[in-house]
Amino acid sequence: MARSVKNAGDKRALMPTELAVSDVIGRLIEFWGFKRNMGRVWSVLYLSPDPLSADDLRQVLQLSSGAVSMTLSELSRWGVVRKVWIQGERKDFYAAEVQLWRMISRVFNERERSEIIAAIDAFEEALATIERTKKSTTDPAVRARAELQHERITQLLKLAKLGKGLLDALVSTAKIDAEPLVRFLLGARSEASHRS
Amino acid sequence: MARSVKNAGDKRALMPTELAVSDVIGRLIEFWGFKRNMGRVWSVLYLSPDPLSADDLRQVLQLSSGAVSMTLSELSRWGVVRKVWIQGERKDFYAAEVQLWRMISRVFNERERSEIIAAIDAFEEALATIERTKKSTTDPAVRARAELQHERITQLLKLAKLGKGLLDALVSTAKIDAEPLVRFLLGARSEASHRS
DNA sequence: CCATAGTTTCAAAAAGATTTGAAACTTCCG
DNA sequence: CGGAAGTTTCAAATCTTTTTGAAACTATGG
Repeated sequence: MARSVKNAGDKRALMPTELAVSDVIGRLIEFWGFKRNMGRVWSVLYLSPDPLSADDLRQVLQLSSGAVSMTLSELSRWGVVRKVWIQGERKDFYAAEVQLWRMISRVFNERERSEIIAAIDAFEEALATIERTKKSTTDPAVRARAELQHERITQLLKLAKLGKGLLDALVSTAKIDAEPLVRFLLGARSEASHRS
Repeated sequence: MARSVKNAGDKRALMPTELAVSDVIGRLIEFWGFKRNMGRVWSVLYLSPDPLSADDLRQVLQLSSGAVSMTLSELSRWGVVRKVWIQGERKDFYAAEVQLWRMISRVFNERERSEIIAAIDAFEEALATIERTKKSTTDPAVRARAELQHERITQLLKLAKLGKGLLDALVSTAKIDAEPLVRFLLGARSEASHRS
């Protein structure tokens, strides 16, 4: 065998299971706002017993080298894939983050959070503007409209804050243990259906 | 005044606040997988003291009539906008659903849910396939790989089920009262940070 | 029934996102 | 150094989604 020890696997095609899983995850991730290929690449790495090179991924997923490179660097930026050095190999190898919960909470924290904070700011800003209008107008129609909008935007703000609370809870729970959250949620559900 | 009583407002431009809010919501909604215009249209209706016609929306948001019609019918399908009959008017008028929580839980229930169920099915299917492989192979390398993948997919499945539990909880809580959930979440957060 | 106001549809255009492939760059080794 | 192996970049091509606008359709009042 002239082949390097490291290159143990060398299969160039996915098993049907891997294909199915990477497709489902690709779709999920896309739905969820990332590129489909990010999901596919991550899945393949996640299901691989050992790290893969960019070229392995290219072959297995039929992507161009450019796409692989971009996808991997994006995945790295999100911290869901790591570079791995394999001794004696010249290429870079990549492995998936396998701590699913940690991974997700990181993404939540960086992405959803900044969106929601922007929204909260905008709503608060809008409320302030409306209050100024209420004070400075003499026209009762304008005032009435301002009142209604104030009320409605307040609702939006409450909702946004609830969302933020939810994210905070998920993220900080992730650092400890997901179990209590799960138990509560399942509890809440059955309690609700009993009451109805 | 030759103008109809109904047409009380007749302003054709948005106030800066409305503009800001509809833009923020447009972005949020887009990020969240809908069309930006759905968010913008909904926001304008939500902040309007009385129902608006398709044409009002067209002018105020600078959209083509086709776009307004499509957006409104899409919003209706999601149940976040209602048609309102105004007596003596020929046009249709539209109003936003103002029960935010109900609205969101409906969307969650229809959209996220079906995605997650598809994923759960796929994972279960994949596990079954892998089990068959484990039983029928004699090759120890194949078996080892199957074992690893079984383990990993099991993790994915657990996560997906957790997600589903979360959705179920949100949806059923929405039918009753969001408060307990909120309180728990805020509680969970501070507990977590104390423990750390 | 006709004429009119309003709404919906849908093919084509525009905008936007993703992917490609080849060139530029980097690193490592003889 | 010189060059082979590998990686990154980026403008152009492709593919998707969204928007437009005009024509078809519907409902209403005269």
